[in-house]
Amino acid sequence: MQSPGCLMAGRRPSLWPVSKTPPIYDQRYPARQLLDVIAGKWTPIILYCLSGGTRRFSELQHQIPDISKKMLIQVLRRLESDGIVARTVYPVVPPKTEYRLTPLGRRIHEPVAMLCQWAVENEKDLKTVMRKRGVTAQD
Amino acid sequence: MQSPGCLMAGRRPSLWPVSKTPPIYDQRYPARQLLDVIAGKWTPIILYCLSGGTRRFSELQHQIPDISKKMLIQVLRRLESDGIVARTVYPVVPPKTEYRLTPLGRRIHEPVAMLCQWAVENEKDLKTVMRKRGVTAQD
DNA sequence: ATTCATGGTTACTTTTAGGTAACTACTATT
DNA sequence: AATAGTAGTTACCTAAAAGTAACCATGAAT
Repeated sequence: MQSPGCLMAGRRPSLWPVSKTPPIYDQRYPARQLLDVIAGKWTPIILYCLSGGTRRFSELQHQIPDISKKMLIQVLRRLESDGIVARTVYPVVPPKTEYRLTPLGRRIHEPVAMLCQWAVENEKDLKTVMRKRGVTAQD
Repeated sequence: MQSPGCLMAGRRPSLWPVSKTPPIYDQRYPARQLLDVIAGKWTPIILYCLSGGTRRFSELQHQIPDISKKMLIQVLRRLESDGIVARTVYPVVPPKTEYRLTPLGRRIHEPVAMLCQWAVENEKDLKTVMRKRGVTAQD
């Protein structure tokens, strides 16, 4: 997989890396855009949880115990404004809010799932890298 | 693709998200490890360039014109210490240094290539997201 | 004598991501 | 009367990532 189209926008598939003045590296590169959307510390795990179906705020909090309220809501709000997550508020008391993936969200979850699958299948390679970084995966 | 094994280490494939005390979100999740390695702003494009073969420092600089020397060398050094990139210095003057992917680096490039492929095939979905973010991909 | 290209290094600043803790409002339960 | 659970908000702080600009040594070409 080596075609120049991979990292760059489809508009100039033959200009780079061949061109003498390659296009500027910016947010037009699809792979960069994708990573900008999914690469946050909590984003993949939240997408993963929601890929299992609709979840209440507190359910997500319990499934991801290390996340703070602030980060959970911050990521959810960003995903919502990205059109990836839909939020439904039930006007009851105590409050009840549900989050679920939109159709677009389900598409965005695809590459996350691919990444997960590759990562599990190639855990040894990842462990090699982590070991070189001094991340001891004891326990 | 919904098995709990995807985001978490293979050791506890059935404990989460079923368990009442799910494992702590940390660097043991393979997908997280993978993203920690490939998700930097410049890392994917550098891996992509090197996937095309051995490159001199200046070649990389010209292929990625927006990157600063500092960032290029910083990422290359990190990839080198991760065992993903190999560096060969020729003791000539002017200096000549070559960078290439190691076998491990070629493996790590696989998911990057997958991401790239998905991103190009689903550019419309990505554009939808970027538009909602106000990133106008004019030109 | 000066400039260019090579492959860097260094110090400093800005920007972004992420984390902590306290606070809100409402109701039910003890 | 105090506490817990719900879904948040707010102000503040730290750490990491990224960017800027100047500097270095060398030798060849001008």
